[in-house]
Parts: sequence; C-alpha cells; structure tokens
Amino acid sequence: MGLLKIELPDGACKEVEAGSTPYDVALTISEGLARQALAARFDGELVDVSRPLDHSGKLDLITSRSSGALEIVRHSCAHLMAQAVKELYGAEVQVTIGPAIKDGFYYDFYSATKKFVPEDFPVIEKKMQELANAKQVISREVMAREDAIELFRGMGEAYKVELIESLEQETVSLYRQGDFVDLCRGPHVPNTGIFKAFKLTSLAGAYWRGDEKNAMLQRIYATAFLDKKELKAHLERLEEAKKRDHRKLGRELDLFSFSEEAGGGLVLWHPKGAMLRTVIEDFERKEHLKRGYEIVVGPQILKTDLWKMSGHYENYRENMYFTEVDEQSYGVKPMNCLAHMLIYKSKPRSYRNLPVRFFELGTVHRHEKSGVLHGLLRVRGFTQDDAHIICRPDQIDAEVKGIMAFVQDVAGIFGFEYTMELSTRPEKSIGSDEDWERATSALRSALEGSGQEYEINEGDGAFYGPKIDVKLKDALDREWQCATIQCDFTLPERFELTYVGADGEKHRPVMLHRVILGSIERFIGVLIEHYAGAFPLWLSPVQAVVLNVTDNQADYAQQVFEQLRAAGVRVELDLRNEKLGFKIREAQVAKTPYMLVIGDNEMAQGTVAPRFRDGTNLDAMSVDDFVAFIKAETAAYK
RNA sequence: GCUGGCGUAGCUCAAUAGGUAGAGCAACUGACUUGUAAUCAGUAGGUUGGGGGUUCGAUUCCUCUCGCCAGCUCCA
Repeated sequence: MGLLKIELPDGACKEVEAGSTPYDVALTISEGLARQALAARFDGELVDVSRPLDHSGKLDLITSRSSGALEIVRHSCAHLMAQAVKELYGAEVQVTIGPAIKDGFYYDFYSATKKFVPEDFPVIEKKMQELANAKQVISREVMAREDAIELFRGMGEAYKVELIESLEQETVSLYRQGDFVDLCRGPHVPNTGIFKAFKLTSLAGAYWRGDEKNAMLQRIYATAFLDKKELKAHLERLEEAKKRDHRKLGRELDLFSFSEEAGGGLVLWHPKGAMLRTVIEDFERKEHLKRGYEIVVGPQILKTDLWKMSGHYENYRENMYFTEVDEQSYGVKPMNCLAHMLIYKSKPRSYRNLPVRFFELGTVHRHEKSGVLHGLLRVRGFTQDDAHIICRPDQIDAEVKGIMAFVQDVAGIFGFEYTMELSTRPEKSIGSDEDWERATSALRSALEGSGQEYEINEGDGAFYGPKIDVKLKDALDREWQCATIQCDFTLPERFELTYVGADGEKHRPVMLHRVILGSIERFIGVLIEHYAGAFPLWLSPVQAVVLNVTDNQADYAQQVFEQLRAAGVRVELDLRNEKLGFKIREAQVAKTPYMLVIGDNEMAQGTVAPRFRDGTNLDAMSVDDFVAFIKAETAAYK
C-alpha cells in the first residue's frame, strides 16, 4: 500500500495509507473532530467521511460549523423521511426524489392509494425519530447501472428505474441505511444519529420531473437543522412571515383589495394604498429625471400587427388581451417597449444624441394563469417603472453600469440588500447566435466590472435577449426578484431602428430594457412585508393623525389639521367622541407614525403634543415647528 | 392550467349525525366629555360564493361553476 499526502486547509500535510478515509484523517487530528465530521470536500468534490481516498490531495472536513453542512444534513434527512415512509406504508408508496432546498428539503412520493394528510406528519416524524435514535450507519455502494435497474425493478420502484435508465454513466452510487436503499450521488452524513431537529411542514402536489404532462406526485416538505434551537428560530421566522403577509396587512391597513366582480389579479387601490403608490411614483419620476431619463407615455392598446412584428404575438398571445373594433384587432399592451420604439422612430436620430432614455410608469396587462395569482406579488394588471435605453453598441457598458448604480441607490433607500444573476438564451427565442453572444458578453462584462458577485442562470433569459436579474433580500432574508436589465439587439432589428453615425451612414442601435422596482404592485407587496406595514415616514400614506382629548378642543384640532394639510403633511383628523387611549390604539394599529395629541394645555399654548408610534413622546411644539420637523425627517427618504 | 384543500355577517371564527344559523370586533343609535394601546348599553346585519341535482326538507350529500389558499408548471 502506498502513502498518500493529504493537505489540510491550514496548510498542514498528513501522510496516510491509500484507502484511508476522511474519517481516518480526522482521527489523526482529534477524536472530537472525527466524531463531528459530517462529510468532506476532497479536491473540491464533496464526499462521505467513509469514502476511501485513492490519491493525494486537499481535504477539508465539513462539520456543523462549515458552510454547506446544513444542505448535506437536509439531503440526508430526506432519505430518513423516505425510509420512515417506506417502513410505514411499504409497497403502497413509491419513492422518487428528495433534494435539499432553501429552507429545508422535500421528498416526492407516488402512490395510487395512499393520500397523505397532515395528520400523518406526527406518525412519520415519530418513525423518523426512531430510525434516528437507532443510529443506523449510512453506507455508500457503487453498482453497475444495469444491476441497479434490476435492484429497483425488483423492489417495484418504477420511478427509480426510470431515473437510472435516463442516466448515461456506467455505474451509479446507492446509499443504504438499515433496510432502506436509495439512488443518490451523495454525500451523506455517516449515520442517522445526526438528526436531532427536523419537522414536516407541508404537503403539496408536484409533477414528476417538473413536467405538467407527467404524473402528479405527493410532495412532503420538511425542514431540518443541526440543533433544536435553530429549528425553533426557523419556525418562529415562518410565524413572523405569516404576520407580515401583505394580503393580511393590505386589508388591515386599508391599502387595497380584490373583487370577484372585477376579476382575479386586478387590484383595487384604496385611498391609502393609492397614496403610497403616488409617493413611490413621484419618487421614481424625480430619480429618473435626475439621471437623464425622459418621461414618455404610450397608449394602452396597439394594433395586433405590431405585436406580430415584435414576436410577442407568437410567443405570448395566450397571455395577452385582445379587442376588436371596426374590424381592426388591437392588443392590450403586455409591455411598454413597442410604444417607446415608435417614439424613437418618430424622427431621425443622430449618434450625437444617443443614448435616449425613455421612462414610463407603464401599466400593462398579462393574462397570468389563474393558479399563479398571489396578492400583489403576481397580478394581471400592473404598472412597471419601465425604461428603454436606445444607444450605440459602444455605450452599452456605461449604460448598464449606470443602471446598476441606480439599482444600488434605490435598494439602499429602501433598506434592501441584493444579489444579481445573469440569465442566458432560452430555447424559445428570436435573433441570431451572434447577437446573443454580443449581448450576453456585454452584460457579463458590466457585471465583471461592477465587482459584484453574480450567478448564472442558463437558458433563463427573455425571448429577445439575455438579462441581469436583481434579487432583493428583505428584512426576513427572503429574496424577491424586482429589477431586471435586458440587452436586446433583436427588436431594434425587427423595427428597423436606426441612427446616423459620424460617417453619415445609418446604423443599428441597441436597446436596453430595464426596470428598477419592477412592478409597482409587486414592489409594494414586498415593501409591506419588509416593513411589516410600518412604513418609514416619507412613505407612510398617513404621516400624522390629530387627536383631540375632548370635544372642547375640536375647533382647534380642526384648525391644526387644516394647517398641516395645507403645508403638505399627509394628515388625518380623529374628532370622534372616544377616550384618548382608544384613539391612540387605533392610530397605533394603523401604524401611523405620529399622533398629535391636543388637550386643553396644547390649545392654550397653540401647540401639539406629538407621540411617535414606538410610544415615545416629543415635547409639545407649534404646528409650524412640526411641519418643519416632518420636512426635515423626510428630506432624505427616511 | 394541474393536484389538493377551503368558501358561514365588513373582519376573525362557532354551529347543523340533513330539520333554513351564533359570538367577538367593526357599523349604527344613545349615554358618558374622557390626557397616551380597547367606556357602557342598545340596534341592525346572512337566499351559509353562484347554478343544478338527490330529498318531505340541503348551509350540511352529489355535480357543475366562480373565487381564495398551498404547491407544481409558468412569469416577455
């Protein structure tokens, strides 16, 4: 047996016999480390701690403290759940796949007879606990593809057989724990004793292999953590998210509603919600003008022929609304770019005047499938903060950078962190390979230049060009796709956009499609959950409410209210014959930032006594001083 | 669109083994004139989402439909 040189992360080198495992290597360091090792990374590849090493290389042991540990534990826990289900229901249920996901894991089962219900959860959890307590060893074995097919066929696991048949490699790896065996590339934790904190969370239907033409499977969602404390914190976070649900807060704060009579996915903005929108729209116009955009407005419907020319008719007609008048067919716009291109085309353009940046708060309609509608987050009629930048090819880089800086500014103002993704050419697309390559590399180089990290989503681009997507991370660490930047060589071609270059010849410009907030509806939905309904002062639809203590101060309160309203403060007046505590409570529940209390003292001195929604009281001040205070507080979007 | 679940007063929820529904909050009326998170009393409010069927009788069972919820697929 030869000796292998194993390099550790701290630079140290261990010599071990060939065939030693990561566990053995860990033992040479300390017994504790060996016990804690969940898996290992060997020359970059994730392996089990029991995998025999056959060459020298770099070894990094994964313990509960390592990043990536949770994913391995969850994936392994999915096997535990499948094992429990098989032990409980036997041949009645077939296993399929069970990966780790963002907040836990799931396993998809097929059964013609067994219908899982939430009441099964405690039973399955109990069986899982039993299996965990038994500290079963989880072992890996490698088998010829054909043998594995035979094995699973013999067990009646048709989905596993299908999976293996679709694999091209000659051998496959299996993982065994007790009587349970599953096809898996691993790695897995060494034994089932690791699992101490798991919980089944929900039940859903899911298509086999994600294809709606295939059989519907039953998916059991669950989560697992390394210890009970983390599991508890996670469950509490789910509760908090439920409390912040924008659909619930939207009703409670009287921001918006939906009506069966109007139709699904069509938002009715109530006065307070419409005010919130208006504040955001004003903000947007101001910020765009500051950055060299010009505001334009296009029509709601355009002739269907135009949508055929753009490719939207071909690709998305199922999701468009059409209307016919005087034998002329029109499509209700699902995007704003066509009108912007027509505005561009309305006169000859010179290279000297590029780029043009057309901005529109453009309301669009898309007939989304009924099952996807979700509060404000997915609707059928919505307004985009849409802009199209038409520029020379040599300007793309600077423009994309400018947009990314814009995104950064706006995310900062609303207190979001974010991540970026580059999406490349999808199957359903138009345009030449060459244009796609140019557009994709333009976006990539802007991303590289930004110094920000980004991920790549193969095949996730728009049908006319690749895109950069920005995902905002909210106060509960959830991600929301809002901003997007799309590079498009195709539509300028189809619509024959041109500019006259320095050489006096006509050239083809490039078009960048971009949104910053995305859909105003969606963004407000995200904001509601992000702030849990307690909007910062500059956004609050109602910034202050005037409360009188008794009827005695009603006239003065009225006067204060009118003065504030005239000064541009968003203010309400509550003269109801109720106790002050009651009015305070109502204002508090409505998350109104300031409550201006007016009693005999304030009336006598010509002041108001402001109370902030966190319960702190400011010293009584004159109405003018309060106006100045609000202006100062909101000057920098606070 | 698909799978599953749900739909009772404005909101949150009860009830009916098939015998036409009840509470709290909100609304309205009155009393109280109140100083920082809920004053008291009274009144009104429902073709039990909609259509059809079974039945002496349906809110309850069946069926279609609409909407909502969870997930899947989709999101220009």
